[in-house]
Amino acid sequence: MKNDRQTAVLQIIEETAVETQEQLMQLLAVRGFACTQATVSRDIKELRLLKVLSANGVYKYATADKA
Amino acid sequence: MKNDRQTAVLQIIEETAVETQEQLMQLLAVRGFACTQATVSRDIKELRLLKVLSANGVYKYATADKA
DNA sequence: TGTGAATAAGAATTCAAG
DNA sequence: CTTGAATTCTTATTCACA
Repeated sequence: MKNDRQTAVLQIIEETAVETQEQLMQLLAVRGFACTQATVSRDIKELRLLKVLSANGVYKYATADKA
Repeated sequence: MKNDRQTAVLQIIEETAVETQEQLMQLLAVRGFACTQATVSRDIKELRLLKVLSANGVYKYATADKA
């Protein structure tokens, strides 16, 4: 279900420095939410996630309030 | 000069809803800062700008504090 | 160090279709 | 309304060079 997957997305980016949607897709698969990059892109849009430059100079996804 | 151009970038995204680096490149050109997309990408990285989902559902660049 | 040209890499959207 | 496959679009990076 979409809602569960999006909740998982939020948990994942909290725990892990996710650099790409590909990576996020794989981490979702591990948790049992197999989907494609297109879906990840849509989830990110709906969740209004941002790709921010982290402290070590690498891009990673984050919630707006944490950016 | 890089600094002037980056200052212009900040002004531009303040005034205009810039959706892509291509668009930003063109707006910079108008102000006399001709450069390529590669340079715009680097400026955005250095300025730590974010591509956020605006109120009307369109992506646009913004500063971290405004996101 | 800063940049452009070209390319690779990444992400958004289109186009069915369930 | 949600998704995947394919595509298009966008952006980051590489590589050469001033």
